[in-house]
Amino acid sequence: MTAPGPSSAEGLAATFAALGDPRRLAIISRLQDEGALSVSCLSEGADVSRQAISKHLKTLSEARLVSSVKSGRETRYNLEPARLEAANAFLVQVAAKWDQALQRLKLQLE
Amino acid sequence: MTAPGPSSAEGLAATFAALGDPRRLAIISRLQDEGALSVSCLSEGADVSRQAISKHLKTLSEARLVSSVKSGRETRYNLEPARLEAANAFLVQVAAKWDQALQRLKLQLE
DNA sequence: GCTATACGCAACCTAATTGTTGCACGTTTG
DNA sequence: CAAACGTGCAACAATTAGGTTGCGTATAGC
Repeated sequence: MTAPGPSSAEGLAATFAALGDPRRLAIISRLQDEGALSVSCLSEGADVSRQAISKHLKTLSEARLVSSVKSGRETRYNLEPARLEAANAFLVQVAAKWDQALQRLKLQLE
Repeated sequence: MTAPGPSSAEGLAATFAALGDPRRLAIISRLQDEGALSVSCLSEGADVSRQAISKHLKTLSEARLVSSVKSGRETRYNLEPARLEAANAFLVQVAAKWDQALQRLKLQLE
C-alpha cells in the first residue's frame, strides 16, 4: 500500500473524509480534551459497540490523524496533528484566494 | 428537512464529508482559481460524465460549500466560504488545544 | 494456573455513495 | 419553427461505509 502524501489531492481528500463523520469528530474532541485514551474508555459513553469505535479508530489511524501505542493489554490512541495542519493549510489557502477575489471585485467597482 | 447548523457536530461532519472526495476538491480548486463556472465547463477536463460532476456539485451545494445562480440556460456555481471557515475554526481550535497540551507537558518536565 | 479484561480480525447485513445511461424541459440560435 | 445547447431528474449497477455478532489471542490479577 503506497500511502499518498498529505498534501496531494488524494491524501487531502482522505484526511477530510476521515473527519467527515460525527462519531470520529467526537473521538477527536475527546482525545483533544482528555489526552490519550483506550478503546474501551472511548466506547463507554458511546451508543454503539466497542468494535464500531475500534473501526473508527482504525480509519483515523489510517488517515494518520491518530497514533496508537500499545501498553500492556491496552492500546492508547492519541492525536497526530500533522494531517490536521495540512487540512488547515488547504482551507486557509482557499479562504485567502477568496479574499483576493473579493479585493479584485472591489477594485473593479471603484 | 432541518438543516443542521454549521458548528454542530453533524453539520461540521457533513462539511468535512463533502470535502472528502478528490473530485470535489478539484472542483473547489477550479472555482477558487477561475471564479464561477458552469457544469459543462467543469466537466470538460474531467474523466467522468457531466452528470457525475453535476451530482458532486449537488453534494457541495447541499453542504453549503457552493452556491448556484441560474443565468439563461446556464447555471453558474461559485464558492461559499462560510462553511469552509467553520471547518477551519474547528481545526484551529484542535491545533490550539494540542499546543496547550504540549505546553503543559513541557512545564511538567521542568 | 485460571479467570477476567482489552483488543483485533473475519463474516455478514444494510444503507449510502459513486458512477452510468436515458429522457424531459427550458433556452438560444439559425 | 426547428435544431442544438445546458441542465436536472429517475432508474439502475457496483462499490464502499458503518454496524453487529462471534471468535481468537495476549495481558493482568487472584
